[in-house]
Amino acid sequence: MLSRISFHSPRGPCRRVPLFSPSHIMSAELSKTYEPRLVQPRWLEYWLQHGCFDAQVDPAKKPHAIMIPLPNVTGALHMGHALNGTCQDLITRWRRMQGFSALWMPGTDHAGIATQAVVERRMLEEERKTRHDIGREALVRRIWNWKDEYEQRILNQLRQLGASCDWRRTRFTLDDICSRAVRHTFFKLFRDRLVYRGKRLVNWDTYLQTAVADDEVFTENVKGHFWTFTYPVVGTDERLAFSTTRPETMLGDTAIAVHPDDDRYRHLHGRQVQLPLSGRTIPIVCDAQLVDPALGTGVVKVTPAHDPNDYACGLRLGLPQINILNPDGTLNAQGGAFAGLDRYEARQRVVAEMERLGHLVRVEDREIPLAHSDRSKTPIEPYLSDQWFVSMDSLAEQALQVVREGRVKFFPSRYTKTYLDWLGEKRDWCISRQLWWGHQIPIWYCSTCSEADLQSAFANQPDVTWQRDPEDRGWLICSEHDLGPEALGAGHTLRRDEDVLDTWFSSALWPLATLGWPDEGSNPPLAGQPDPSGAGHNRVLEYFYPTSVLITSRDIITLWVARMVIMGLYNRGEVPFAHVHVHPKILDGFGQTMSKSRGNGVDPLDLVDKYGVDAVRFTIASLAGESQDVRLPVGYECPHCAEVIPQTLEHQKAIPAGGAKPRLKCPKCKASPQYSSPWFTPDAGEPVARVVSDRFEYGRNFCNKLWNATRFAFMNLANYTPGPVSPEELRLEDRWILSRLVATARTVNAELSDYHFDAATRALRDFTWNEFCDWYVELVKPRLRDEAARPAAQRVLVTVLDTLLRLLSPFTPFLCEELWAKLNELAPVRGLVTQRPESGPCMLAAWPEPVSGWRDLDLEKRFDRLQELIASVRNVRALYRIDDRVELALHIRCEPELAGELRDVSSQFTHLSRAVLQGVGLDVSRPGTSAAFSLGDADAYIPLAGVIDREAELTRQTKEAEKIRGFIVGHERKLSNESFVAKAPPEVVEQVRETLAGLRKQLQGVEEAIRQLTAEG
RNA sequence: GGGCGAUUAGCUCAGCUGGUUAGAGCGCCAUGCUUACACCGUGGAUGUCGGGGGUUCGAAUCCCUCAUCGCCCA
Repeated sequence: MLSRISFHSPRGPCRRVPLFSPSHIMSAELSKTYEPRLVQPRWLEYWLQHGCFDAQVDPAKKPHAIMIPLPNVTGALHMGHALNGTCQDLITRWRRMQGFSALWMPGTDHAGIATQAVVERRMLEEERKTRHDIGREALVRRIWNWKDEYEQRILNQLRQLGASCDWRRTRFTLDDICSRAVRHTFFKLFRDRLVYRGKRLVNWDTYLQTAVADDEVFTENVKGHFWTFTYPVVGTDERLAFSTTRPETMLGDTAIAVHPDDDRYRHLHGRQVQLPLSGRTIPIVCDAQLVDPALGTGVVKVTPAHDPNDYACGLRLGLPQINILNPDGTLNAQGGAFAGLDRYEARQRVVAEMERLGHLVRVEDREIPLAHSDRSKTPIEPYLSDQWFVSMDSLAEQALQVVREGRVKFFPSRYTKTYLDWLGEKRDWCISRQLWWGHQIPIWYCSTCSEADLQSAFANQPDVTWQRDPEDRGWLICSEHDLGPEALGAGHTLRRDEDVLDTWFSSALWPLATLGWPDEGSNPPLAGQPDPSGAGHNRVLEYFYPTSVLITSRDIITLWVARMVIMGLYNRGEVPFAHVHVHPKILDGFGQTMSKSRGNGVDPLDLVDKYGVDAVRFTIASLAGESQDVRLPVGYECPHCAEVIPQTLEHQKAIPAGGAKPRLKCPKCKASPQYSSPWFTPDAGEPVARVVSDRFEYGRNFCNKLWNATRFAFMNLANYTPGPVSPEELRLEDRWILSRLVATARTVNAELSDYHFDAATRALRDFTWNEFCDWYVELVKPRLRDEAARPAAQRVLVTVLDTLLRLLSPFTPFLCEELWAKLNELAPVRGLVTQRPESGPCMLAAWPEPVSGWRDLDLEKRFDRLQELIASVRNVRALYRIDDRVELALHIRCEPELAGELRDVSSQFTHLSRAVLQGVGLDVSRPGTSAAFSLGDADAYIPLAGVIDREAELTRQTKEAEKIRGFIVGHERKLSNESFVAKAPPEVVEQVRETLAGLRKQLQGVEEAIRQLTAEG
């Protein structure tokens, strides 16, 4: 197995080294437990100062790029972001060590409506002011201040988490670079007639007075009423009864609909009804889609301007649209007598009037699903208004195609369907928002000029273009640079569209804009300074685009991922990324999505403070598999007595609302501290109950374990010398740990390639804890005390540590860096195959390439048996409560070949289970009054005269025999099943036979022990 | 209404293309401060794999169905 490796030392055999230990020095250097807070700031500063995160265009390397799913500046990051960031950092650090030029691009999103809403809400709460009180300029200034604060906070959170972003390239969606991309894209779309302006029914937020997208709306059941009214049919005595939950919309009715096949109303087809409130007459129309004859009266009032279904019906039948609302939710002139009233006030008055006129049939209480704006939490009104749209037909088609062809791949693959289904609808994208914070739409209106005026003014400006308003209200002028009101001369006034673009419009350009697109002639700036190294090209864009993978959460596959693909293809003819990895979502202890708006977000820095970054990262990685959700119950740690108070929904919701900051009640020490919350900052000087969660002890314990194993190794590196190890010097445990190391490295690579962070983490933990610490370190201890055996043991130990630290570096970078630095001091030159000096930081060390010759499955199998034997001895010891200091004797009956092997490792029995191998071979017989166990190919006995409880041993053995018999019966049943033997693969059948044989032998051993125990009695 | 996912030990979760006795961490029980680690060691207990049907020699795993929960889209 080891033949492929050269073990010849260029300098001859290593000389023996005198025995002295610098362990006192080392133990003074490495504390007994890992103390992250002493380590973290130092390495973060080191990495930043040395530009370890910076990514350069390097033709000698392959590029690897990840664009951060830009966090929005509405609030600080929570654990969901931490998970997202950890995954990206893991991949980035892994690829970087593999030799890629790895770019992780950081930045934040202005999140138009969300940020404006947060600032407005805060202003209202604290100052009782609305945006209209302070005006556009003042509001925008306030929002910028908010942005500055939270952008810093967010970027700092990421930095503290060890995110290895190229911070010089940090972008913000409203900065100049991103704005340029937005302008250019809008201009192109306009020129290509892929954006258009039109009247559409939108979700209107009357509080914020803006349209909101479908995905910014949530539905909630509220208590409401279900009224039934009648309209008189013109020219008859009949009245048509219908029901509604929104009576005020009757003012905007333009038809009343029945099902074409409904015999009850067939005679009324073509007739009219008169609206009692306004006197208008409207037609009775037939619509099979809108009307379900089985529901209610089978009659539906149609209000195209205020209901999506009615709107669709109106379009089908060519009905007029009557808008009855003002933007603030009051009724406009169409409301007649009700004009100026708020819609809810109007509703009451309309009902009263209808009742007075004798048209109210009945009213029922009912739970009504009502759409609410996610931004203002107020009910949405469907509202007809002028909006800008992106025409999705051809754009979506291309974006569908690249996914169907596999040019963009989803991990896990099931999310492909989400993407394809949504995009397949090709619904036009409403991109205008009636907000003050965002990219103002680069459109100017002029209703007085002629095309000749436009031509003469803009003929030499290729970045200005114009079209006729489809509703013929003048000219629409699009420009990449700002136009003044008098750009057309004094005779005409240009008026700029006041609306801003949907946030996702700029987000869609993120992969391009961050790399400097549309500037193809120079590299994007670095840290605000021009980067002339492109020499006439944008080499950064050319090198890193398309990017490698997008790592994100499932809820924005449609909103963001699809739109990035569309824009990437449209602007550059190339997909923005090859892979999309969708990671799980972090839910709180109640199963709710962690979100900035819900207030259940846990600040990762709280947890970092308690457990350390590496522990948080490691734990998070262990949670990131292919599943959908991860539940994270948390508590608050009382700052006075450290009692953990589980988080309740009340804690999440509590806001100061201008009053006192909320407090906890500690059940143990009765203190009432303020606590960590996304809604408020605890008062200065107050002891704060930070968020804790025992799940992170998983990572903390792991870090401590690695720390201590390494610490142990360091304490035993006295007089370490580098050099090759001859095959003869490699012991069983060396070969075993090297074999396992190779297996682990392979697993980590494979799992990371599939974005299975949990599996990669598990492999590393299992190796580190259950193999390296529990077995290898224990087995190697005696050799480290033995002068002759020490050098080889040290070299293997150092090699394993070296590789392990590299493998773990992407997961627990701070810890590994610290240990790596110490390792570089103590064993600067290392390696079993070739000896190389190491000096740089661990995070830039080469990713381990496993030596495949080290893998030895047969040896691993033999080692398994050794472990099993030792475990069995320990079991006996525990069962009889035999003190660890008491030495046991071990007799093993087995074939000579195995006997030889066992003799070779006999010292390990002594060491690991304090059992001395006294006899081994075919001629071993069971000593009297002994405990016994069987491993199939070996029966082992431990004489326990004076200790053994015959009855207890008999009970144990009888139980054991029963268990084995159960398995035997199961296997026999299988083998006696003819179809199994005939149909199952031969190797499976053979496997069952072998196992059965083993079980039978084992049973024999146990039965023999029982017989003897019985005889002894 | 359509789609996706979940339901495995007290808790939080692994279990790939079906194949011996279903695992981990925490928690629990017992025990041990043996100079790497009590953020630890050693040993132990704990599951009709949501219910029901089917396919198969064989199902936690595949199919159908029901229930409960979550999310997305209408």
